[in-house]
Amino acid sequence: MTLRFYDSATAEVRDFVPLVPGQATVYYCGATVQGSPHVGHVRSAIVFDQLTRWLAYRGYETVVVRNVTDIDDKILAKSADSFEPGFVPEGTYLPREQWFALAYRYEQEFETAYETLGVQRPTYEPRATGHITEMHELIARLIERGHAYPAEDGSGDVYFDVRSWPEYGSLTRQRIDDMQAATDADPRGKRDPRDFALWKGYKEGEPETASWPSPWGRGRPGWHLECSAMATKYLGPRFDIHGGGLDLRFPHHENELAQSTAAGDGFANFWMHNGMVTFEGEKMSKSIGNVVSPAEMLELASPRVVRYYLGQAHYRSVLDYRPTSLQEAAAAVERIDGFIAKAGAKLGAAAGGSAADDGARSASSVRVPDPVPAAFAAAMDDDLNIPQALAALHEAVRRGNTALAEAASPATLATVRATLGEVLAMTAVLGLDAAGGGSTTAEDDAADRALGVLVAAQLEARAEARAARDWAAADAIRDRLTAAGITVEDHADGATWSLAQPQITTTGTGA
RNA sequence: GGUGGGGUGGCCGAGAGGCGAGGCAGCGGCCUGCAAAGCCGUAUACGCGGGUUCGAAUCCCGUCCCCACCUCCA
Repeated sequence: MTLRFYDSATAEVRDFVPLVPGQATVYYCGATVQGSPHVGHVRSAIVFDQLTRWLAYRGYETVVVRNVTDIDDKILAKSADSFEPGFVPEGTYLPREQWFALAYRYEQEFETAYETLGVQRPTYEPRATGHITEMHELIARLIERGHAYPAEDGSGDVYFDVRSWPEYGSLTRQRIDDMQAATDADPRGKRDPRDFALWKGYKEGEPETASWPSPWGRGRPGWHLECSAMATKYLGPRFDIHGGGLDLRFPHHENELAQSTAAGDGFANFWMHNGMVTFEGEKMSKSIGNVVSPAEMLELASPRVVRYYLGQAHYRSVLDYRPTSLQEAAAAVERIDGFIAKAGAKLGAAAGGSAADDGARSASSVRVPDPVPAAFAAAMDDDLNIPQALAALHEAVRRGNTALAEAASPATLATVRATLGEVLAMTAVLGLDAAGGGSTTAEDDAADRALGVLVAAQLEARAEARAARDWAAADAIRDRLTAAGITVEDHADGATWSLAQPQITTTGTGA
């Protein structure tokens, strides 16, 4: 089966045919770093991370570019606010913070969130402020072709002329005349209220650091332009996939498409948009104040669980967050991890290893990429049908558990080994393995070893008590371990233990 | 007003003309000294009203409701 994706521009699922055989070039919109990330931003990154991983699994040499828009009206406004005499810091904002410092600080917050949740780093992550020259070149081309003009009011702004481009609106299939006029539309020097700024002339009072010389006077870039300039610089005038959140479709992506194609570039072959994250049915957004930050979710569940939760729905669906969401995700992840741990222990024991943990470790460090099951692959090929792919994953876990329950024989061990390989391959493609960073310190390792020895001693004592049919003593030991957050499971060939997942009890939004 | 996306069993969430995806929760059973975990089994599900068809959650007509975008937004 061939890879197929839903293309927002044509509103249909189409076969993915890369422009260059064997290669895939992807640009997806990252953050405008004007504040802390919320889980909606991270969902988007996870979606395109899944796409990237799948393209790579399918053998494409992928080049992924994700922008950082580090200058815009809001960044400047937030910074300006912070210097006001009566400024009271709100949320994560700080007093007296220069715009570039603010942008950089939030950029790093985004990076941390991406890193923790296992979003692979893009091939390159360009910043808008580093591409002013490229933007100037693009503006010049547009003016030359009659699709942009310097403002007629002497403001130093340069606008894109939407009426000069008959295809304007094609991405969202809207006609200019049907568009509702913005309530705060400031006509200024525009020929049409829908014309948008490519370049914004410097205004008195703005920081000089936020302005650059240009053929049209000092100023700064308008929103939209940076993506066109950077996508074409790093991926070429024509590339395979452009992605981003559904709310970026208009005006951001529409404007990108207009300015790039009007300048003569082919631009994106596919447009892919991920659905929004809602909070109990309402779109999560800063203006409503119902945002949940990655940090808040990570207080409630492990990175692996958060990654699973944010990545479990079909990417085009709305993902609704409610208090029980993470609990359900945690149960599913525990089921998967339970199998991985038990299968690893079984194989480790069969291979002559002693500690169950060693088995699990060696199993998870298997680096030879096993193939994923056909059903999983077919689901992913079909417009990244993650929910169906997860069904294949759970089906494999069940198969593996069944084999684990059978008496150890070469045949069942082979089944366990094969199934474990499949499960690990699937979790790797889903990016679950990467979540959490996995950076343990030597101190952690020492603590792990110490804990292992102590628990092993307890389990040994319990085994003796059980052998003597002293159930009270055996249960007392188990109760003590349970109280310490250690779950004990008995099996035919002995007991195993694991650290219980932290209980998810909080239900607040933290908005 | 324009443009899109939806309404699926207690919950989440796929599917898109014909074996009731999958997960969570529940119930029954197996396993267990008891548990836990696991396995097996278990549901007159497809907003409403018509129609097409041998057969519709899936197609057609009508109708109600929800959401997103058209302003900054992942």
